[in-house]
Amino acid sequence: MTQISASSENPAERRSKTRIQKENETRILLAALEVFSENGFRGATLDRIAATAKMSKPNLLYYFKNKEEIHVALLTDLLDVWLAPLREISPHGEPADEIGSYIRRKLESSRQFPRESRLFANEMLAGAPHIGDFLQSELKQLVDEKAAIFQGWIDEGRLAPCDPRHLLFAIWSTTQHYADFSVQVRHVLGREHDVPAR
Amino acid sequence: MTQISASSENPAERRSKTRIQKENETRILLAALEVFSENGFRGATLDRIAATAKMSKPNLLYYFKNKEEIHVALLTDLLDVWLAPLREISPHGEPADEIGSYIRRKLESSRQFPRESRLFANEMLAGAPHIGDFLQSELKQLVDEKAAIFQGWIDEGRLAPCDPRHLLFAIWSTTQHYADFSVQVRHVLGREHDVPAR
DNA sequence: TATCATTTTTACCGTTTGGTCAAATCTCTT
DNA sequence: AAGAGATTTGACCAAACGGTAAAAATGATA
Repeated sequence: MTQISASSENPAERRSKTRIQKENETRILLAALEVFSENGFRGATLDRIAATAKMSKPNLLYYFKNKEEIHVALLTDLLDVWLAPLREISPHGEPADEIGSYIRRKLESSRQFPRESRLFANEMLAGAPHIGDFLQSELKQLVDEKAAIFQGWIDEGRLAPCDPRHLLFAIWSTTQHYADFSVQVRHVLGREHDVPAR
Repeated sequence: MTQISASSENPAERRSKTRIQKENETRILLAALEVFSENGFRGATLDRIAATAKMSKPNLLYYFKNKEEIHVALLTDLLDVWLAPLREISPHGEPADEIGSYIRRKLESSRQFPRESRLFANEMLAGAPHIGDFLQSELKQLVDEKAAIFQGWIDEGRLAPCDPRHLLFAIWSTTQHYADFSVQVRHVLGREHDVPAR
């Protein structure tokens, strides 16, 4: 009797992934990131994702059971990356250092993952239909925690009084702006003010 | 001989608009703003716009010849509103006053027109296919002009040294954030930190 | 190299989408 | 109240869409 390698379901649910499976899943997710980040969930089509991944549509649907599953997979991957810089803020450092390096981490993250940033922005604009729960629970909790750190610093007179939450909003918006509105940034700056690639 | 009232073309091209025409066009644009701002151009459908406007689809297409024409009409209306606050910055005022009241105007504009802000954001995320030219010409020119004012103040020692263009980016992003990411803001703040409506 | 599981393709299907057309209805003016 | 023009509707169309089924091709393994 041969060993049953899976529950005969979706390949994603098989015990261990084959080489081809791993390759194709990353190819699909990369293509999907490209398409979803530009047009949002509703504006993206499986045909375009498949074409971008250089794969037939049925083949694509062999790896992900539908459009939503691809989108959720992308968002799930994204959220960890997205919050990593914030998680690192420590109550034990110097306020200026902690906040300064947080801003630098966040900016670097936007520079490195502009499509992920746009994917997130698209989800926000659409009203966060897929990650509303995450925002209300996990993100809120993390923000509450870090806001308390900021407030502690303010109470100790080590940080200028401000609303910690709105400070975070300001950091998020300015850093993400360069990814989300990169077209505008490029057009407005023009050739003269090009930022050299690093 | 009866007077020819138009070139028998699109009703929009008739010499003067009827009462019904004016009413329906605004109804359509309002509905389209709702739908486009949430889902972007590709994600929006004429059926949803028509339904939101409580109008049949063929009726809607009697007033606008296709989906793109509605979108362009919205963007055109938007751009004037969008730039108005920036245009008002004067080289003759005090730097702190000028910049301070500019920020206040921009913030008020985002508060008053959140859907317009999201419409614009969606167009940016999609790569500005419909207003790329505008960004490169009109907006760039306006920014160049105002950046020169800021630079003048810096040279006179009346404004802390900074890159004027990136200062504008920071103002744009922080003010628009509250409209574009309002879901996130609401969820993160939660009931406890609700901003009272004014 | 034969076998079996995995992967890919071909041919579809029902629905949604952007858009057209001609007929029917309504509105305004005379 | 009639006529002309403006508006609305219903019936329709081709293409795009998300997704399925089954056969064909490929890959791994013994």
